[in-house]
Amino acid sequence: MHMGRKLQTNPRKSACQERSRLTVDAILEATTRVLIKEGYDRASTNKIAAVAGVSIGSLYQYFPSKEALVAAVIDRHTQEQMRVTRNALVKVAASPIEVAARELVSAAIDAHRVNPKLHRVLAEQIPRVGRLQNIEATERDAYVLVRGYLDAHRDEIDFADPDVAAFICVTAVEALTHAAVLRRPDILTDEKAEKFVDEVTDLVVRYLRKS
Amino acid sequence: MHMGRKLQTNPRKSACQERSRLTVDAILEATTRVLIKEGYDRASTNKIAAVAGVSIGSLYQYFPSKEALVAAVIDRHTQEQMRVTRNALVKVAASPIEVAARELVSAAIDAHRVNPKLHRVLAEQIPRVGRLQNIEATERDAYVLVRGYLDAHRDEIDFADPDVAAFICVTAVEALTHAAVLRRPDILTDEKAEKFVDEVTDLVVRYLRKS
DNA sequence: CAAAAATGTAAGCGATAGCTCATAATTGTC
DNA sequence: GACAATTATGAGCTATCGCTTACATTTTTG
Repeated sequence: MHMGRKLQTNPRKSACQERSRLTVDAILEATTRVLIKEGYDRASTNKIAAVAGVSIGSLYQYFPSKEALVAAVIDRHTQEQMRVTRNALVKVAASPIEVAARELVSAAIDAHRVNPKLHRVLAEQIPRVGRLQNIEATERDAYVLVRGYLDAHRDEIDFADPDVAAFICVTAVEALTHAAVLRRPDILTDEKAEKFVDEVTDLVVRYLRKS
Repeated sequence: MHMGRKLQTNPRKSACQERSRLTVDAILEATTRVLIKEGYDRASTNKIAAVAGVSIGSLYQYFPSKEALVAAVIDRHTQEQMRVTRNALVKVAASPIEVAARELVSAAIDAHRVNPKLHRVLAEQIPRVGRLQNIEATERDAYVLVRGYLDAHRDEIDFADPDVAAFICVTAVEALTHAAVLRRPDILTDEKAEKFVDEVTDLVVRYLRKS
């Protein structure tokens, strides 16, 4: 029975016995592993079920489509990432920008270090169609939080459009940490990482600070 | 299961008669159009051939695989983009950073405005093809050029590691222009665009300049 | 324990994708 | 005009994919 070509990303049924919770966990675990190893295109639902040690039917009992399955993995990952960022922002809500920026840049790097291989696949390979736009949503969340901080610290800041300023800071820091973690690990070795944090912090602070 | 798929992205044969050059052009044209309209997954080689008004066999005479076909489109596009950037850099080679930065930020925006819809598809959906190589290579080219500029203007610059500085500038400007063009067109309206260029220029100049 | 509900299984369907190949049409050479 | 390259054609092969469905097993309920 097909209900049109509707994009259905909600779980088909929720696991209410312990047994099925284990099944769902195994499926998500396997999806993550297969995505990392094979990439999105080659990660077939049959293969994922096999890796999970579960029949293909069970997979489709909990996830109505491949997209829904991947969306669940994305959700898991982005929530973990957002947790890191949000914590950092709360922690520095009252700190001056010099301190806050440094802390947030560190947090951004940490956030990107939560399963970086998965992060790479999600960021680079997942088609941005349908419900799979959650990754951009995370960035938007971060953007709102940062804008709140900037509004609260207006007096320390060389006042431009706070909207544009928040956009610039979030986009720049996100891109820099992303690129550093995924493409320039040489910049983030133990002895160099701090230097990198210094530089990115400097970028943001000099841009924002009255001078 | 056999997964011995070879990554072959070189043209199968080169067009040496005028007739076949037209065919190749039509195929590339059609690929671009179909990619924009349908995205990578739904852009089937059969459909592309049909749109090009060419048989599927002809397509495979010049491109050994779908990946090779898309790679050719990527090449075309990135070359066009690099041309814009390189021109700008040559133009400001002798200018102080205030002037140079502004020009380069403008150039970056222009480069992203070369067929932005295609750029979006390539940036968002294509990384699974050819492993990002071509697009990352472009960024690496830009990075080398900028590093050359920074080396030549060492005396104007608050000296940090020039390698890291170039990485930060290129990554930040690329990400900001990319995000602005694709996700915040409201920031680039005729009356606001200049303000955005000012801001990004400021970001870079304040970061680099002795102060 | 028996009936009902929840969970699990896997063969296989329908669709479509990328791609091949035998063949035909066109062009270049003499 | 004859003959060989070159270029173009498209029916159809093979493979795989996402997903359904008919059925088996386990757990809960009463």
